[in-house]
Amino acid sequence: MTEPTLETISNLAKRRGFVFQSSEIYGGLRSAYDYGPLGVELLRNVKDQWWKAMVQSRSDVVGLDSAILQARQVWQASGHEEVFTDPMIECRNCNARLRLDKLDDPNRCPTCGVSGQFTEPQEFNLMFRTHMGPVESDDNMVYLRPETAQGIFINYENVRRTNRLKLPFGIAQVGKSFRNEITPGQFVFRTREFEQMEMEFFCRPEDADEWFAYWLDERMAWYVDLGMSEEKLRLRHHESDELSHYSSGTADVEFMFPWGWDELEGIANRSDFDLKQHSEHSGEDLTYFDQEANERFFPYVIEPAAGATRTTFAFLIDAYSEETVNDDTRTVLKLDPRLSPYKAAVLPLSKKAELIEPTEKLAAELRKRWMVEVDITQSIGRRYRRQDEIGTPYCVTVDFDSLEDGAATVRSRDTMEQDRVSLDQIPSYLAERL
RNA sequence: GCGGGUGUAGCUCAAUGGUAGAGCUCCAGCCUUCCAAGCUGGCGGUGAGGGUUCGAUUCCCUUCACCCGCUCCA
Repeated sequence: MTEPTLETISNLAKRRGFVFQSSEIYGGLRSAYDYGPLGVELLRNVKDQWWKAMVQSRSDVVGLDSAILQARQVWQASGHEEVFTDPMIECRNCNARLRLDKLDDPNRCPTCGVSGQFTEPQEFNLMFRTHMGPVESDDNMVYLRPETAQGIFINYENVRRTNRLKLPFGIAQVGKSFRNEITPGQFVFRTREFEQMEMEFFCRPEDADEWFAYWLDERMAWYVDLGMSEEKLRLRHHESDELSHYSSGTADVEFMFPWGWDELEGIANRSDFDLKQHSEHSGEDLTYFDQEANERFFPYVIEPAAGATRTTFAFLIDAYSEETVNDDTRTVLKLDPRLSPYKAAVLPLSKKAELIEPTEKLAAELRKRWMVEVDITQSIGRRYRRQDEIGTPYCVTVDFDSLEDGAATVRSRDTMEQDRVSLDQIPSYLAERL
């Protein structure tokens, strides 16, 4: 099949209630999106799967949820206050947007070669600012966090001590971050408010390279396990000249988006940069004491940092497919059932009251375990297609025979095949397959 | 932010300086209805603000948003 365009996906997302433009009734707010009933389920499922894989199913990683608002010193220590501020200029001749500090000749445009056409430099700090308390002054200015990672570093010692953790161990966190991007875009891919899934894995410095390689494999496997096409995934290692200020090695997990390869997740070796910085700035000793070796040192940190919102978007794109059956095109979201917003839909063949009652009864039973939708409007074929389009893996159809034989038809999204299953067996039938 | 493109119903698309239409979707009704069937009816729109005009969706200005590029990186 042909790959879906960005427009195809954003149309589906909007039409079916996955994602809406923020503040739409007021004309929209740039770069902000709201997740509708289906989108919020999909996003949650992605985050839940990450949390399960990274925290709950492991003995060496614990979770954390730190505040979005943090002391300004955190961002001074981390380098964000300084490094996230870039002097930007523009060439009036060719409209190239450039970083002044990266130019060889501060007067000549490297894009078009024309000199003396630069605008005045403007400072861009990518962190959002607000004020704590009733008075707006420089004293109470705070930033909205531009990454969740620092919340982990500043709690490193708290978490380690209270949970008696020994190296190597990780601390994971899922949450919102904010960056005042100069250019947001590509639908929900780059937004100024976004959600991250980050884990900081602390280890002995000499083991860092090994753990870095381990987490690259581990993270790639996570996407594949959840059904993402391997040919649309790749790992790209950064050259030394494009490393972040904190990183001594970074690789990106990239996905083939409609506009090309782009990043889903960055896996970085942050070395001991962050703990050292916070030790210096806070005066707290954040070194690790190894009882056996009787030595004290700063752990190294391997960080798999994924974008929750863009990963969700990638799963949506990857799942999208169109199949032509009998001259009719069927749109199917082939999501892994673990990610599907609804696990099943219960559909009465007709709107007649005699069918509604057993339908609702069955749906209530299934809702004890899964997200289940009941749809009673329009023909059964149309309803199957609706569920296909939102990725519901199974539809259960209650018909007039059900009243006699106590069974219903279970129809599979991917194969369109049907099984007749007795009503009391349906939960276990679905459980086996979901 | 700058340059280019775009903006008519939920979606796809018509039309016009003089009452804005259609198809699909959606909703209600009929139909023992298993892969977008049919019939009847219904909801619903010129992104927002201002100007020119007797009259603006159409012309002009401003603004908002989206897409592409510069930039950035979860």
